[in-house]
Amino acid sequence: MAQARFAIIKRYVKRQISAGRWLPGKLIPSENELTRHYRVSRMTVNRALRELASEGFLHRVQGLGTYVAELTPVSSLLKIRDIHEEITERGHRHRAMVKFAVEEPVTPDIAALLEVKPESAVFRTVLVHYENDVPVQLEDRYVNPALAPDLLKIDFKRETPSHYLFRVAPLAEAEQVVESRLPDAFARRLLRIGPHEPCLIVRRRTWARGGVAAYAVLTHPGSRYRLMGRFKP
Amino acid sequence: MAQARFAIIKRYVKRQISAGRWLPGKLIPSENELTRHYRVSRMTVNRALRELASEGFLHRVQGLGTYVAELTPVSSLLKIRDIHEEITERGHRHRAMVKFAVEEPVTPDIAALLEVKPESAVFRTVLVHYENDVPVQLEDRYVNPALAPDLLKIDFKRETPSHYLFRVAPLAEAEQVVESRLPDAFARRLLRIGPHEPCLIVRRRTWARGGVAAYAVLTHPGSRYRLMGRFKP
DNA sequence: CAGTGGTCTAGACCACTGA
DNA sequence: CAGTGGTCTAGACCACTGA
Repeated sequence: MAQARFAIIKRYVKRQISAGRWLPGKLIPSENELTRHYRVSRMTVNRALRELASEGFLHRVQGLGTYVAELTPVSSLLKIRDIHEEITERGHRHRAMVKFAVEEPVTPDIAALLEVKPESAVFRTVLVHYENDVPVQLEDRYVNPALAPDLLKIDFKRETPSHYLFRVAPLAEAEQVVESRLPDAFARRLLRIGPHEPCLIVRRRTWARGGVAAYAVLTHPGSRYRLMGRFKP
Repeated sequence: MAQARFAIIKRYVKRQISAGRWLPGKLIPSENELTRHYRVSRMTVNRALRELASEGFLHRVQGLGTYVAELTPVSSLLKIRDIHEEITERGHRHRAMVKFAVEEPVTPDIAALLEVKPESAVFRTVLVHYENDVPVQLEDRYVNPALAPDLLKIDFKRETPSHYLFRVAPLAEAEQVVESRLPDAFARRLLRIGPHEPCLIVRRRTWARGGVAAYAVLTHPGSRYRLMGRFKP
């Protein structure tokens, strides 16, 4: 079997969504229309759409039709995932906007968190991550230069800081604190949200090669991001 | 439609697995056997088994047959803590206010989450937990009566529902989703917070003895609670 | 009412496995 | 070879929605 017909239809639908041609909430062609267009039986179209619905891409209502699902991203509480992977795995487009990528003198708070000397310099990167052009994460990251000396040479539009760190300083341990807060003016502007939109904030410290590699503050609009984990005690 | 036929077959297979009658690695009856036994068409059996395979319960090999999936170990990274312990461990006073503790007819959403029949009754407990007399958690919990029949006999001022469940139905697995939302009027009143105070909401399903034991929605004022985890990848 | 998705049937052809 | 699962067809009946 070269390619199953239901798989071809699934790929077509996912492509429309990830390319942004079909936006969340859009009513997509009915089973009958797709049946005619692809010259297959309705069961084949039905399987394609049913699977996409169970995978979270579509939302179906009997009597009404099939809609592109609203963004309800789910991330993992347990694993540290690269946001680029996470988004592309959902079949969506990821894009990063680099706000800063600089070397700067460390503040006392950050020096304590990174366990570096108070008079040293650290790398700081501030990026906004977009899912299908909707901002979903503001990443404010401080990196210990000793563990990733070439960080600022990276083109963050092509590789996220997190992915680069995975590569050069394999993760040994992580600690994260999750909380719910209103956004400050800076986050509001970059995430394009209102002053009363609650945000899910993850503060994460990561260890590599015996030292603290990075401290990141990740701010997500509450309506566009949630964390999920499944585990055994 | 009372119950779709493919759903009846799925439930039957899941029950064999969760009851331990079919162990991991076991070859289960073929599509043809199930077709004859349930007097349905092969497509219907196929859908049931295909969905169970995509949900991770089964493993199928063309030409050989369908097997019960091996247990995929999930590393224990996040713990589920009893809030009473958590608060007293910080040296603070814990107190619980019981708002409801009733048996009520299940809604379709909750029936699906607890995997019980749509017409059954479930236990529901709504409590507010206080840390030094400040409300820190609104707990809205639905419990499968089959797994904790005596739940409503407990005095929740002396033992939290969560602690009781640990005791009578040892936790096998858990799944949680964490998000940030504004509170509804009910939560606002019980937690004594304003309409713009973001809340950290944890939705948790727990499994015990092969079934879903409980579904809990835990709402915390963002300013009074946060989640923390430390783990290795 | 016409149109939607939800489900099911009774066949069919196929690739694959092990005997 | 007989038996397995993978896929597909061309119908069917149904519950549901909005006009």
